[in-house]
Amino acid sequence: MELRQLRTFRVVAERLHFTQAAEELHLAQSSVSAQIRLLEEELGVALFDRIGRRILLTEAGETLLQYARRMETMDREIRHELRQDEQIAGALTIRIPETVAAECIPPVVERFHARHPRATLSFINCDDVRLREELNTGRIDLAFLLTDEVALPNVTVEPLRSEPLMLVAAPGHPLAAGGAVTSAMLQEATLLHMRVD
Amino acid sequence: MELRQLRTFRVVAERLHFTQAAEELHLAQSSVSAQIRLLEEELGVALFDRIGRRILLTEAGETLLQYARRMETMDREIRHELRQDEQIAGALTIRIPETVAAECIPPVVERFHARHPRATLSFINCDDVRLREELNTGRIDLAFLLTDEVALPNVTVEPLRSEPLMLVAAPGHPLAAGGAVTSAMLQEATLLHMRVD
DNA sequence: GTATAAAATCGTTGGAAGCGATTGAAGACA
DNA sequence: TGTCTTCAATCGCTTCCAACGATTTTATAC
Repeated sequence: MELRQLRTFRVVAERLHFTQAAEELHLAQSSVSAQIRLLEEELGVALFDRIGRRILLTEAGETLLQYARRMETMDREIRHELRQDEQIAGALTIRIPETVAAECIPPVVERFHARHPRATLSFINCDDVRLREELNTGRIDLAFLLTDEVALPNVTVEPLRSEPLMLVAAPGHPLAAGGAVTSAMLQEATLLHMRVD
Repeated sequence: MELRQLRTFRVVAERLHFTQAAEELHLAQSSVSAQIRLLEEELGVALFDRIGRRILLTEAGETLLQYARRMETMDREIRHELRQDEQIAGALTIRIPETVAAECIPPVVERFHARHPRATLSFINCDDVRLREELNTGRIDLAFLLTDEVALPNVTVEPLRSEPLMLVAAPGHPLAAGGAVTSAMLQEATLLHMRVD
């Protein structure tokens, strides 16, 4: 006895018509007959009374129909429940510079939540230098950094993309006068910039 | 997904060992692997975590195990319940001459009851001539007759066997004197005999 | 008696399920 | 560190079963 046979039996039992059942199941009528015959042989019981060219459920058929429906319901339940199990669930804690977060995070969060509704994301500003310890202890799961390069043992680092570094000054500022800006000139200026640990 | 696959999965899940499960199921280990792989592909979910050469149930696997057990239980229930359904149940009412009943019925009833415990038999003495009406109205289901022949419309009649007709007399009776007995002699005698309608 | 409808049956074929052998990977242990 | 053992995955092969189309059988309608 297999679920395939029970499904076929259920359709035949509901329609009381082999040919129509075969159409609904996209099978040949002979295949439906064969499945029912094997089922009856295995269970050692007639499931249908063949009255002329009409068929009727036997008492055993009625009993089996109840079970067949329960089996099919359970089959659907399994698939539904497993679909929840396969959903990614849990919490991710992520360090990310606020300036990057402000620009990139909202659309990413939206798509992530749409795909994994049972997972939650937490963001923390990236002002802590003890990244490796935080990653290894599990306090954070992931970090985005604005930096040249990072080499940390036991931490996987992957460059995502490059960003141009721009010098921006007020119109009246001496550095805005035009001409090349040397690193010596920058040393004397007051700079507003991201700290890179 | 078929019951065969669920049974295989259940055994693997309980033993957490493909090779041992294959032995229990009388299958080759490769067949067990194939069944589990197909099940995982169809459900779109990993059922086991392969940690080195150990296997563990995933969350989805735990869920499926519950269902697999319920399915197998239901399978057993079906077969058990159908075994009751296939038993012949009901009541048979039978007319039979008392003399025949006394000789033949006890062993027949014993065997019949052993084979069909849920069916009951009732016997009525065969002194009613309205057999056909009784059969057609369902008052009786079956009748045994001691007679030459019966021709009743809508009633199936089947000869079972022939019985010799014996003349028995007391030792001092005139008919016991010896010599041939003619029908004329019988007409004058007082006979104790079964009435044949 | 003829036509029609429906299930049963038969012979054929493609695909799936099982098998044995091999590979690959991970522990166990010297 | 290297070897051995264990176990699941994989591969190629074979067998068998399930589906199919065609035909037969049976019963009902006309």
